[in-house]
Amino acid sequence: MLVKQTLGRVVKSTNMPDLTKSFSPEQLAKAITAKRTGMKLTLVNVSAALSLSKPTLIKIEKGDTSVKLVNILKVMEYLGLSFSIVSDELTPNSNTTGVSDEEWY
Amino acid sequence: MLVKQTLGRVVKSTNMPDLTKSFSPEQLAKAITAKRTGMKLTLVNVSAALSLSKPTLIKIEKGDTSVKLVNILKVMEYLGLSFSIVSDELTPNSNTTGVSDEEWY
DNA sequence: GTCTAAAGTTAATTATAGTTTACCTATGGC
DNA sequence: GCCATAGGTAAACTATAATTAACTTTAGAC
Repeated sequence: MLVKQTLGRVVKSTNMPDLTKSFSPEQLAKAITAKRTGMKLTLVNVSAALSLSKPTLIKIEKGDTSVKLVNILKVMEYLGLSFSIVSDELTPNSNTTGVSDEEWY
Repeated sequence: MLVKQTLGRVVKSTNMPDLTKSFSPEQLAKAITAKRTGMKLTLVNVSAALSLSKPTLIKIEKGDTSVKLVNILKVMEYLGLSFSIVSDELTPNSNTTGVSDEEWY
């Protein structure tokens, strides 16, 4: 997708995926790429900032799941992305007491 | 935490963490353990079902982030847990057109 | 107390993620 | 056309995650 910018220069859209859709590694990869490019950062920028190699960053942005969680989390935190955990089925228990009612899952 | 059950037997609570709190590896670990125990599954059950070794499962349930994403996702899917991706700052763009407005981040 | 089952640890080995360096495309500006 | 920059790939090497097997510990049932 092409988008017109301030000075008439044409660049690719950041193309952020729809984050309301259910999670997939591809969605995560797209969100990371979209955030990074939206912030005008290059792979080398991020690589240097996080001491992570470029090939690893590319694996992450390609949706390769054979990457250590810690490396994905580093990139996400740097870009201002985060996870939230969602438990299927009923009432995940907000757990103010520290105790679960059992069978909530 | 101790909880009284149907027949007066006392067991540990599943102790599901508060999923509305911001993500952390520890929260994920606790959610996985809570879900697994809530479903009355042992580590060996899960290990056998997913062809994943017990030491790896224990690392996951201890919040060790030096684990491959794919292995964490396997466990989560098996237990009925998932991620959603959260982008900080304004209006993550639901992107019905496939095009982002730029500067949404 | 014994017995059992599950959680957790340890050590040795294997598999593979990650790094480094170099190279190869695009693509845009000149 | 050339040049610079960013994305992407490949090969060799290093670091370390994952597996296997055996063992220890814990906790409940009896």
